[in-house]
Amino acid sequence: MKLKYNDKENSLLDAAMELFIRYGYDKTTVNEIAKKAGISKGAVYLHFDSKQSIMGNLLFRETQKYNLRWFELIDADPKGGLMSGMYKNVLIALSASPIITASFCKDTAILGSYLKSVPQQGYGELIRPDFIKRLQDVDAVRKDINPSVMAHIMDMLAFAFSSIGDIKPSERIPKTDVVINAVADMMDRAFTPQDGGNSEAGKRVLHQIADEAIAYYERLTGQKFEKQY
Amino acid sequence: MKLKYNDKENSLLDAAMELFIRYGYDKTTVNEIAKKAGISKGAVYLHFDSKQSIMGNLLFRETQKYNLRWFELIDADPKGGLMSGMYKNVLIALSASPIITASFCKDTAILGSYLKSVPQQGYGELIRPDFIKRLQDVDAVRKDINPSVMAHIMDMLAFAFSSIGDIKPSERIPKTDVVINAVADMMDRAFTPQDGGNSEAGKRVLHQIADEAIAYYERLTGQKFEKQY
DNA sequence: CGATGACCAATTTTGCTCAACTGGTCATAT
DNA sequence: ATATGACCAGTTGAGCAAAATTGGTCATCG
Repeated sequence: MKLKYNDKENSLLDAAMELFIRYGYDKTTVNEIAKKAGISKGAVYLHFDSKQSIMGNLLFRETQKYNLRWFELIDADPKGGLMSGMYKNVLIALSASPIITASFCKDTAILGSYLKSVPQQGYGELIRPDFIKRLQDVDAVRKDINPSVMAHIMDMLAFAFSSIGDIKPSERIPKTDVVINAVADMMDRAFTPQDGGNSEAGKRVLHQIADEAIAYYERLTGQKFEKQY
Repeated sequence: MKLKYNDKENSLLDAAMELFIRYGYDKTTVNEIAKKAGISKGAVYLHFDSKQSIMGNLLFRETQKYNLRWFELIDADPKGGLMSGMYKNVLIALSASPIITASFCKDTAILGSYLKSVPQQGYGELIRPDFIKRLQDVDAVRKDINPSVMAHIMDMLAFAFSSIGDIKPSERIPKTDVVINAVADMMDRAFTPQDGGNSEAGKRVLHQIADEAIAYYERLTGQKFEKQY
């Protein structure tokens, strides 16, 4: 796991992502990834230990991107510090990243045997209860709501948002942005404090947590964090 | 499809339900159903045309039961006429019926090839937009919300409520009744009119719709409706 | 009569082989 | 130092035939 991958690694991960999403992990061969990235199969193993590790690093890199995108969406959103804004942007960032969506939903068609080899990859959780707790502490979220349960409901909504297509024909599903706004609206009514909530304080909490996370990963990887898109 | 099945038919459907839920449609044989119901395979075909028709009639019967259960839960619930009460009881009735849950979620492990033979079985919809519209008309639900989108969000929540176990380990899922109450609470805050909403009027709408539905099915089947549990 | 279970055609499963492919390695080349 | 692709052992999967099972029927029974 790295905070910064070099060009060759990035093009390998790009190629892998495209193929994994299109054909799934199992139907994609290391050779195809190598070819698509314009190098030989042997060279792949100079950068990654195994096929598994390609997927692992891909998910790690894309999670970084996802978090960064989310972070910037929130910063740019006036309601970004409230639960509704946080969550709305979770859904927006999620819809922009099929691989993160697949990982969150444990989509077997895409993740295939990778799921079996790395079983406890994430817990199907997008927003952590302790994060909600900190938002409550600064009046960005109602205090009379159980953070764990709230987090769970959000996981439910995100999961359904991504997977409802499995049970409902697409012509009966409202447009993505309409659904996102309606969900955000519902959250606003249900979770924002009566006085309107302190969005700026919420953003500050997020900044703190982001800084902590960056420090943690810099210590872990021994690399300096740097924005990447 | 019948509104009232005789004893033998009911015990066949009971046996089928137990086996379908335990082993799935494909892994359950007509012979097993017959044996479990205490009759021979040949006799099954005196009551039902085919295996498909067993599942079809089972779903029809269980849908009736589900609707009746839902209806009575709502009648007994002070908030039953509001969106929150309606929906809370949808989730309660749903958790009481694995086969209805499987049908709603298009669970291939249980429905198996039945899904392919009867493709457009339901639309993954539990509450219809026009029902919400009628609730709005009598002030049981806020009027500034799009009924179609609201219905869709409810489908999402019900789907996630039933399927979240696929992506989240059970020890990280709050207790069922806690989740149900939290969802109902959220709906209350988001969808109940400011003045508290007219729950009794909501119930009256439901009664009307129930009467219409009963009349429709009595005309369709030529049978008289009768409560069955 | 309603009910049975032997029976049937059709499908599915099983056990098997063999060729192709796969992830990963490494001697070799650049 | 970096990259290649032939190579290897292990796995997958297409193909096939035999065997078993299936949903559904019907002559027969009580």
